[in-house]
Amino acid sequence: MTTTLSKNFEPQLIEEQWYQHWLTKGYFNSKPDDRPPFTIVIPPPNVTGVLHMGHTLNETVQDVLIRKARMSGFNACWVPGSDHASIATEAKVVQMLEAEKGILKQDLSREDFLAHAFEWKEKYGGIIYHQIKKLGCSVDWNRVTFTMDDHYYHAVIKVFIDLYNKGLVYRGARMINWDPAAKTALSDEEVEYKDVQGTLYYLKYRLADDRCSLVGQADHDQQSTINDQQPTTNNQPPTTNGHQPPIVDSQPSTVNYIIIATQRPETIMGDTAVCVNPNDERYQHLKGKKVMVPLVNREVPIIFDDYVDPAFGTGALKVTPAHDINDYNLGLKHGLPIIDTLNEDGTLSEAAEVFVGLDRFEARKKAVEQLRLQGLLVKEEEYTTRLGYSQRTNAVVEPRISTQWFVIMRHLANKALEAVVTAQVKIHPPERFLATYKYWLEGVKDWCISRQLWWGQRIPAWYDAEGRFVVAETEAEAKELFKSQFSIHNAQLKQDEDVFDTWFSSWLWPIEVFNGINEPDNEEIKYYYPTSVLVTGQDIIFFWVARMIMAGMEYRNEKPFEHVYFTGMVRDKQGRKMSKQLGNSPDLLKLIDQFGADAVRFGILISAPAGNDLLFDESSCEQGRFFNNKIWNALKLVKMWEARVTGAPATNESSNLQQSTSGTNHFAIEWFENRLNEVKTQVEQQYSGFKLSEALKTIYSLIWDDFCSWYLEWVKPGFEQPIEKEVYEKTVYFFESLMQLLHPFMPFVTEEIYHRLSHKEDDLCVKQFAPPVAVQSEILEKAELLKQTITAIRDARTKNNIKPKDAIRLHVASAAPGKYASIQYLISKQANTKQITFVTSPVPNTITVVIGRDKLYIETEAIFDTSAQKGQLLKDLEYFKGFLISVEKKLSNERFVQNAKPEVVDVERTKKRDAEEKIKAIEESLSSL
RNA sequence: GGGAGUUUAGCUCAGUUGGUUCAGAGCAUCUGCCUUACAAGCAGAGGGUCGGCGGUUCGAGCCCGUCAACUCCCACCA
Repeated sequence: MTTTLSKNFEPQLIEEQWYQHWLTKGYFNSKPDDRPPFTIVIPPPNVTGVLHMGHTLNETVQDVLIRKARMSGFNACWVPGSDHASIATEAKVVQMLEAEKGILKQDLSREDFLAHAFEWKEKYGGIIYHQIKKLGCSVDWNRVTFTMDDHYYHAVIKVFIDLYNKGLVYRGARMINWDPAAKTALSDEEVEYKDVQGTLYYLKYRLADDRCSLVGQADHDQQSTINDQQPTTNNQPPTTNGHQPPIVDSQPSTVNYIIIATQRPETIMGDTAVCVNPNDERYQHLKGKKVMVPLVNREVPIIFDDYVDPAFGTGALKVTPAHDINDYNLGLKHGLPIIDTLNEDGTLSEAAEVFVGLDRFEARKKAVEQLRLQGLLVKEEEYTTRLGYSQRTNAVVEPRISTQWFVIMRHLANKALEAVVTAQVKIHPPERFLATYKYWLEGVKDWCISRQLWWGQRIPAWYDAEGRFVVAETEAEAKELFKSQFSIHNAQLKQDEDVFDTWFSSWLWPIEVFNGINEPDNEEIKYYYPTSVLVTGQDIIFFWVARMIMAGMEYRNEKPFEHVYFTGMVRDKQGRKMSKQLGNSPDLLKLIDQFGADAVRFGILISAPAGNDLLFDESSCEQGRFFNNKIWNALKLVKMWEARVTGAPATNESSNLQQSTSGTNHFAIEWFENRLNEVKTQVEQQYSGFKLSEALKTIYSLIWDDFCSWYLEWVKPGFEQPIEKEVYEKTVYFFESLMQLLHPFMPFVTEEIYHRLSHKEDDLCVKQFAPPVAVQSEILEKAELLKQTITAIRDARTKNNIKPKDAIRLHVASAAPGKYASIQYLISKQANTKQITFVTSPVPNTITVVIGRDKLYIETEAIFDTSAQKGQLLKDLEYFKGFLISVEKKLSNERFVQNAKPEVVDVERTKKRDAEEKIKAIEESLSSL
């Protein structure tokens, strides 16, 4: 290959080409075979989404792991796919239909809507896959799975029916989280709580006249109660007309009212009681009394319950069982009626009697206004509260009583808990997440899985006109069940309109991508399951990770993955969450265009400490690009030598360097070989601890500092001088090894350089790592010394402005061979001298520690001119007594551990001649290097 | 209210059982250099009481106590 190399590395020219090459060769495709599997299932991104930096980090981490495994002899299988993301996608499609085609969802039939949704999915679903390719991810494209694929759809239905038959699923009216924007129920996990500034309104509720209470009683009979367990939308007949005359408190001095505090005056129409603490002295006289609900002038009882905190507000609480979980519970306890005053979309319902049709927040304003007019608003107070927001639509969530499907979690949670506690599933990093994981599972509540949407797996429940239902996959089966269960023949059945929560399909992901639900004994699931590692963000630990473990334990009786590796959240430079609104989330494709995929991978990984949030800045991608270029330039250097190689070819591959190789080069090669092996071992450890960013740093430094700055400089021949063949071949070999080490992180540039270094039949992508070689540490130490010497010479030259041709004599204080070298280093450092001393300085300041049978001797070669110097040295030695004890501990010499304190026996004055002899010896040993 | 985490150079972070390598790395800054692979580079420099205080120890960035600041998760106080 004699083409001239471009000045700088140009990733755009090669990335596409290599990715195609790898695909053509089928390197990423996996089938069960004799090798051990290494499996990763991608956390499926939303089908119509785009990859943000969080995905980029996750996919890069996964690709590094999978490529490493592929190069280490595993049958690496990375399954790609996407999630139908029920609520998010449906919201997008609804929005698109309205904006682009002027179609409203309610004007469409279910089938037509789904047709539009699939069309949308076809149109935008490919973007993500394109991005994954651009990033260089080595996924098996034959295995793309979508959570609404036929087999997947079927699996979800099958699991639901199975859970139902096991009694782990039920249908019932409960208080759930309602998203008024999407008009669907949500699970607890889909609600995000935020602190917001609200207002606490203090309102007067007038006491009802005793004589009126009978009237109130009559009203109650018309209202449903909680015990009916029915959805209660719009079934309250209006009791009184909505127009109220203003009530003037004519006797402020006498207590004919009770003041309650509320943040939600618009819900008072749903009040069915006022509650106070039974021990609250202030309200003892109210036992058995009733109050009038303002605005609607309805009579409700005063109830007494410990739940109320007398210290909060006025110690009196209005009870609105339909719109607050606490009130709901109170209502249950006291048998209160429920008046649901809200519609699905968050407007006020007929049951509210007033403000009907107004949005809840508008109604609040109106209510406050009215109450103020009527003199019932006592005061307003700023108040910080937590409001629940829908994760997907960001609408304020309404607690609402509604009939939904639920999964009973306790049984599943126990198994999932055990899987992690017994470390069948290993979490990285563990400390942080183990506690939250356990806590959540221990307190987990039933999971609301039905959604009032169309995009998703439709719930296979079938109802007859009487409201009886069965659970079955097909209508025919359902009819059979009606026959057997209710003895009804040819029932007219209607299928449930709702679909499942997205996570009710995602939780099967590691199983169903291998078709393991439908065919539990197929070859693939048996081979690939459990998967090796799951890489995901810590934000979906409950949504997804915990539930996958549940499903895995329930349906395979086996954990779904060996390891879970949690990546942190990607934030911008200022530490803000990446978001569209802020516009601080970079476009992945633009980044890749700008820096190249390798550089982007480098950039995101280098700044990603395990499990911690990372602050992403484009400058780290730039650093990656510089790195690419550095490697490219090293390639240019080595290619320049190619034509100048001299000497006979090596007799065989494994032969060591021939005699002809000069001493320095020989040493450099020996050193780098050891350094390479050292780093390989180190990186291996970092991989197993999932410390990828550290591993990358290690390799980065090996390439830049050790290879480019030291090794290449050492073996570099003079300008246009020949290079020894052995040196050249070794250099190419090192370069290739480095590319192999780096390949999982930066696949494109490494593959390119691998092929440019010499003609290859194979590809780096699948080149297997050689088994590790033991490191000869003494060579590394020797090299350190040499490097220090060279640095010292360089320093001396710079500082003293000495030209290269001028001779300079140096003395390097000898590090005594073996284990005491470092002790010497420390002591000399503390004594405020440098290890490297010029001959011109009077004496070498080295101290030797000799460990005798049961004593420590400390020797020095220093010659003292004054007693002050000696005193200083003695002081230093004293300082190190304790230190020496621990050295002994490290050498596991128990004698000294027990006897604790060694003594400085003597500090001898050595002969100057001896010192000079030592210097000579050192200089000789150096020149022989 | 409960729990967890973080705090080391201007920024982002390493720092294994306390003791060699303990005050580090990479960016950023500054100063020299277009030296023959590389200015997307090279050679240097400055910069930190390791959040505060106290304790244990011969010795603390590391262990203990305490305080402070920040972050996250969980929880039904209107």
